Amino acid sequence: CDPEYYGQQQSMFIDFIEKGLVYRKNAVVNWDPVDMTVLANEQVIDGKGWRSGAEVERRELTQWFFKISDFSEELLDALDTLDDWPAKVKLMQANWIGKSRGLQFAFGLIDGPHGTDRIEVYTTRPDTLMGASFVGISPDHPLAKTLEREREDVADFCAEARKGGTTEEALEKAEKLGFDTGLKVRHPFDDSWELPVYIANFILMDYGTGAVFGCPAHDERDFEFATKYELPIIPTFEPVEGDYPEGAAFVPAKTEKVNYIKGFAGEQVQTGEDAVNAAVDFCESKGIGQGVTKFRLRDWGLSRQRYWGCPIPVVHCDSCGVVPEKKENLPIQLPYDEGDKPIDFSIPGNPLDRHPTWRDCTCPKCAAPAQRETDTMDTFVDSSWYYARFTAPRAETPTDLAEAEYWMNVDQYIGGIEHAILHLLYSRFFARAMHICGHLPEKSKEPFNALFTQGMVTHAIYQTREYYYLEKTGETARRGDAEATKRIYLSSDEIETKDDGKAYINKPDSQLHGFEAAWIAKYHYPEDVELRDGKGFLKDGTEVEIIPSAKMSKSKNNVVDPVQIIEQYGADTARWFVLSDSPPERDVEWTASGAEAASKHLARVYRICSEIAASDATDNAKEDEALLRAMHKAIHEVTVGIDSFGFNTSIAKLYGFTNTLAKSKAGAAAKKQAAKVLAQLMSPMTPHLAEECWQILGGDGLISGASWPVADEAMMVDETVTMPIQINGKRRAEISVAKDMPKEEVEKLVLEHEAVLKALDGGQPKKLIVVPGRIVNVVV
RNA sequence: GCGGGCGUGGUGGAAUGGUAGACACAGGAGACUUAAAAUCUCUAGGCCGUAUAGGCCGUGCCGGUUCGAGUCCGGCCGCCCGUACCA
Repeated sequence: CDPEYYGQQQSMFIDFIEKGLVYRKNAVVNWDPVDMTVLANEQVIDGKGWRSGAEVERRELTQWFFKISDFSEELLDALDTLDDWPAKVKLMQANWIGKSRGLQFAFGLIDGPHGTDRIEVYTTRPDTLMGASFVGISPDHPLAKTLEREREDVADFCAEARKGGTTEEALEKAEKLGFDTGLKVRHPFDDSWELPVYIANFILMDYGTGAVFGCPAHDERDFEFATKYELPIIPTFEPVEGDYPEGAAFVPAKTEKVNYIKGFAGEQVQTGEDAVNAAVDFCESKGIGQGVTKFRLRDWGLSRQRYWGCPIPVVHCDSCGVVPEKKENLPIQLPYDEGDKPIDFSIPGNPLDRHPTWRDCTCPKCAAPAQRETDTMDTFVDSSWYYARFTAPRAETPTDLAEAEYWMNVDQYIGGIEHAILHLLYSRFFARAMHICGHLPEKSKEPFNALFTQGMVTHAIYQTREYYYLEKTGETARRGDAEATKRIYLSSDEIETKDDGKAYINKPDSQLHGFEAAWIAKYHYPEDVELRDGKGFLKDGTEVEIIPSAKMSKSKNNVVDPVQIIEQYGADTARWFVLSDSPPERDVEWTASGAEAASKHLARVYRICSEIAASDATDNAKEDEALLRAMHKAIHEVTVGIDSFGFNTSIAKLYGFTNTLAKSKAGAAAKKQAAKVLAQLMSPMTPHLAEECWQILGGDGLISGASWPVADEAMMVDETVTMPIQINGKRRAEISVAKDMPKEEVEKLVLEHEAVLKALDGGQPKKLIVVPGRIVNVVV
């Protein structure tokens, strides 16, 4: 909430308005009637969305949106330039942007209300048009809304369909509900072919045209729907080989060739891809529709009805409408507690909305009394450009172009995989938008040159439950009642947990009897929980539920800090231990066991270095060479590990090299050289210990200033190699040979080997595979 | 539901299609010590076996490709992340 940062963000927001990068529109949101807030992450129970014990509702609000969809194509294409990004992240983003080619066309509507004579649909499978069996429209489709106003049965259905969440997950998992409007459309290929029009809860108004045609034979969801409502299932193609699947939709990959039994364009046998293209061409030539490219990516809704966020710097004026604030009036700051008027978060709703004075202002255009926008920005906005602000944190403008030109781009960005889509896509959009407004150079349109996705650190969650129900507002009160806004907390003795795992209110004389009780979790800090026999207890003896492994989250109170290790063993041990434990891209369950052993190892390194520093052992040519060979191998392996974020394997190699050094009988000079290299290789992980060792070993200056050791290729090549001998793919013996021994000689040696002779039993091998320097496989 | 990922000993994990379990943790045995701490040495996937002889099994499950599969392909199961308002 730094006013300076928010001021610059607000200034950019005004730039964005000017460039058409942000706009206002109505949007359907999830409304939590208890907290009176918009929330998407509701719990899904019985296919409906629930939050705070109340069923969420859909509401339409006017909200601000960033025009990220204008950049769909560019954001998709530019993924190919991100060579140092993980392939999985690029794939996830590409799927999220969701480019599709399809056909947009209209079905003629028979006797539509108020002269509506067509329903525009979009399909990615126009090749299955001959398998159409119904037309489905979204409950938010204009036609549905028209019918809703006039017909009670439609209104009831739409109200039911709009219950539950608006999240993708909730919509997809919800039971597929349909309502036959009684209206009919004509098939574009055949005027006498009529199809029913359904309103269906799984069709999104936001994607395509909000209307689809259903082809149950080749779509799982349509199949389910058609089966439920007894609609025809008409196959349009079948497998080239094998049988048509029974009791299911036939949905082969688009790249697979199938036999079209109701084809109308292209070959009889062709891939789905070719058929789609042929169908689009055919329909265009007949004037039935147009081939169009669509994207799944939706505009980014940034409005939040919360206090903690960057205020959206616009003013609502009765005569001028929505007017951006003047830049000289920025930053628009949040109101703070004033004596007896604290900001009250205990009341549901947005504190800015009910603040007595904060909204009052004058119109920047006509100076008449006006009101501030009370929505604040999504905090994703804050995190979408901080890296750019870091290049000039005190600049009077959002960035200083010369500084940005010098410092950008981010060479190596590190973040959790959970940010693979939203944060990283928003940032990529934001950098482009900033470039358009002159705040970033051209080269920074892709702000992160390389990306590494860390795993998450997980830790058990300790929770107890608090139960509550909603206050009754009448005899028929039920959960989710719009007027029920106050919680009644119930103690655990009023609650009965039944076999179904749910809790019920146990009040025999109450009208609440038998109602399912909702509970909310109360989370406890790990330091407040004592573990005994795998169970957790609070100080007062209350047992807590343990959720074994979950992403660390401030709101779940399961964030732990390595501070205890640092206090007990020091920062070097903490770093060494954490890095050695597991590869950074993998999730890890946080545990401190093993920190003590790490500390002992570091003490051992110090001891070894001290002994070597004090040693005057004479040279021993053979031992010296062996040690130096091990040293060069260690340099190579540790360096490769560090360069590829494989710190755990680098540390494993360092353990091995330390053991070699400790056991070596080499002379003092060679050992000192090896020990100094050991210190250098350890210095990224244990900088303090490394400096100390470097100093006692007589290193020049600081180790951090010394140049990184370089492995000598010649010293890494062994004269002899051990090759395993496999017989039929199973290891049976091994031979030691000179590294450059010709294949023929190896074969000869292998065939003379005792184990091979035994396996051959006087016969000849069927096959003999020699991979030089690696392995031999004898097939008998 | 959809998109992406992961699954290897008691544990964390290692392994360009080429000796599965490197390196550690926890464990077991031993040395030093009056004792303890510290340190050092040895041991260890499972099963059969007196064996540091030999053999069989083994990387979630089923199948395939290959001389050879933890790794590649197909189908399942389980877990994790995301699913647009947690950020």
